[in-house]
Amino acid sequence: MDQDKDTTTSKAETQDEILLAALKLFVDQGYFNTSLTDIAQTAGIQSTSALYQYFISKQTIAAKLYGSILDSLNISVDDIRRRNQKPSEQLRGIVDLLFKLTDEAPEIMQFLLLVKIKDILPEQKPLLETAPFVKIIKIIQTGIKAGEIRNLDPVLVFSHFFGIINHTLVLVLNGALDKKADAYQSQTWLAAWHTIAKK
Amino acid sequence: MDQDKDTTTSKAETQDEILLAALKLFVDQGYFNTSLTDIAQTAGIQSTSALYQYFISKQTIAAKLYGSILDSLNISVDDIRRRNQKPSEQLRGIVDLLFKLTDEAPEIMQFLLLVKIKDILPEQKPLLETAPFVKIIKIIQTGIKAGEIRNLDPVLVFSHFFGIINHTLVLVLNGALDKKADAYQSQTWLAAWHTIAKK
DNA sequence: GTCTATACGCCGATAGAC
DNA sequence: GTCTATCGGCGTATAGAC
Repeated sequence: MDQDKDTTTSKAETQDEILLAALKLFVDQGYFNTSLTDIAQTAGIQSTSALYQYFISKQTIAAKLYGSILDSLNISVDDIRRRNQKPSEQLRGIVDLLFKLTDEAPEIMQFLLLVKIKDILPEQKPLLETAPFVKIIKIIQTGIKAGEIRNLDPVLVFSHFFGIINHTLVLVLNGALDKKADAYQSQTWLAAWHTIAKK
Repeated sequence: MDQDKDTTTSKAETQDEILLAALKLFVDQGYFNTSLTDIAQTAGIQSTSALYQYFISKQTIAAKLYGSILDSLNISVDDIRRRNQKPSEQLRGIVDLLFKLTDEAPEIMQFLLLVKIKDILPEQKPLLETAPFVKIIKIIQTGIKAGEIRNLDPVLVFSHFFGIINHTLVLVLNGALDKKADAYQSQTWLAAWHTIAKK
């Protein structure tokens, strides 16, 4: 192994700092309005050259960011599925997570909901085909079979349900809704669930 | 007046061609991935220089585009309000319009729903503060007073209602839902209206 | 491993001929 | 009114000293 112990900041730590700086700037100003100079400065690095020790290009910074966010979302979804049996409970768990993230890590939600990843990384799969979202569609399909959810095209159900959830979170993130996401959670969950639940 | 009759293409017509080309490219590749050269070629103009006869900068092309789309939306909303009395009917008219636009002028809907205008034109008002959207919020407020719509924060009602509508249209525009918008309209309208209607 | 200096390309915008 | 030519600048990325 190349680096067992090290008292100073490790390579992985600086990488994380860079990713954190990039996340902040990308959601703040947009990917194309932020230069590598911006990222270096925000990450506390003097020169853009140092960045190339950690990432081979600006695009790969965005790619790594996108991957990390999807990975951690995926882990959370697995966790929620493991700890809840009924599809309704699993969806509830996911909604809880999204509202919590909106209040506690708004940049992550802004990145997920507002960044046009296709403009930045044209090669990437559409969001709906990534692991966590495939799993969410599966939850919906299970809910339909179990008779908890109305029998429509699962993607349409997804669309109605997360349409309500996401749009509300976007308005919170914009400031168009002025309280914390938490304040709207129960009403929004009820509206979203009611829209797709079989009565 | 400077130009009464003219047999060749008028200035206004070329302007429209440029705007149309820009619209197509912006929603296709993103604003920052399209150069003035791209726009000139798509508009059937040989050189970027000619563009400056019609627009003083790339930004003003985007600004004019944004303004035109909002203007025509605004006119349509006025029309719908004039021709329908009940808030529920007015909302229904707006939903009809949005679904129709998605099938017949998808670029316009992509521009409205998917382009991050703040990254391109930082000075612009947020969408919710523009004329047509202010009017839509007013419709909702009227509906609440009239007892047709549940008594919640009007912006939250807006969010739930158009969350369902817009998210569904976005999935149609992406191809994640594979039929025309028209095929989902009645189900989606019912879901959205049911979410906000007083029972 | 981080700096300075610099190469290189692309793009927006301008000047001026026709 | 549209062309050719060109400027100036920015931003990514590289080379090489320390």
